[in-house]
Amino acid sequence: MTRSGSPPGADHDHRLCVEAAIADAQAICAARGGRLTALRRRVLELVWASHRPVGAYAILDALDRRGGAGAPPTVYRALEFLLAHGLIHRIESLNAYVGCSRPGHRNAGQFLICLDCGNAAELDGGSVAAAVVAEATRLGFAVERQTVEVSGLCADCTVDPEAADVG
Amino acid sequence: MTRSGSPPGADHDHRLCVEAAIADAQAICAARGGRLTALRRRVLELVWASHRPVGAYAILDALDRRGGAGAPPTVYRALEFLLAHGLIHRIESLNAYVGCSRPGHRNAGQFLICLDCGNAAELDGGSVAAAVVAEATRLGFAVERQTVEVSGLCADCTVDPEAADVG
DNA sequence: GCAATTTTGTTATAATATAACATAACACTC
DNA sequence: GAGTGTTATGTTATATTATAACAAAATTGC
Repeated sequence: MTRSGSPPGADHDHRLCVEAAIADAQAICAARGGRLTALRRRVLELVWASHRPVGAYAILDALDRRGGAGAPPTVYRALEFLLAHGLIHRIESLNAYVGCSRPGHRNAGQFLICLDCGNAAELDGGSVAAAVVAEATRLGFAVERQTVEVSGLCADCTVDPEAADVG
Repeated sequence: MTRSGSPPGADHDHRLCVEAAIADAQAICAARGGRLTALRRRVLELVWASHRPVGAYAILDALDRRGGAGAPPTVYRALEFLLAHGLIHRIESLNAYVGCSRPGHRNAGQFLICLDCGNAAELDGGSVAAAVVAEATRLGFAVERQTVEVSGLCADCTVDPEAADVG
């Protein structure tokens, strides 16, 4: 995921993604009085280890290997904090978590999830959200939250299904 | 849920919903060579017991009370069959299942889920799906499947939050 | 009726998530 | 900088959702 919100792409320097995510997180926490503790930061880094949504127990295992803490609540609480501050998203259809590519931009949480490489790209265009609100409003429904998860094949994997296992 | 695909409404005769769902299921299974066994039919009826998405284990409990079968795979297999034939949908954000209001119409599975009464109304308008495809295509993404789950307050619950516990 | 296929039963277990309470770290005041 | 309230983390146990693997039974088609 480049910072622009476009799909990850097979060739980007992923360290920049992680660095930017951490910097954003620090800024947002500082602004809002949240505490980005060492644990929360490590969990955020692990979520950002790739553009593929990652399960809570995979994070837990990774923490363990890095000498981290030991039990599910540790991870779930950190995830809860990161979700609450808009630093990550939960992918409902996968029971997994992915870094928010534009924290602080109040995006609706719409994702294109590639069935081949597993990467999840976050949409930031408003047209889908607008269509949802329009349709809902027509039926007298007041939208609170949208979950839009689209699976299919990303551009990289359509062109060349092998070029995709990007960090 | 009236058969038109509009939201349930607080006052409809829900028996008609169930009867229609069973009739549709019989027709679809007959046409496609699927076997709507007694078990599958009972599970379908239990999913249709209301317009609220229902969990697999709630169905299992209800089956037990009605002298039905005993273990999770029983229910999950029936749900799998019903999903495969488009007779029910899975609501990812709730890990629950709801009857398909228009089986056979290849709708994309878009839902308005009321946070107050819990009812899930299925959208059949194409505007949201079209917006999703347009946005995805712009990014070179080939859409396979959409999950659109919108939570908020339905018309009934916006007007009168008490009038809503409909079957 | 018999063989092939499909469905259901049964047991065990995997994967995801939270409750409840104890301890530790931090932050604020005096 | 000791005391105190608050927030965060550790720990144990358990709830919830889902599937694997194999056995038995029912159904279908001949």
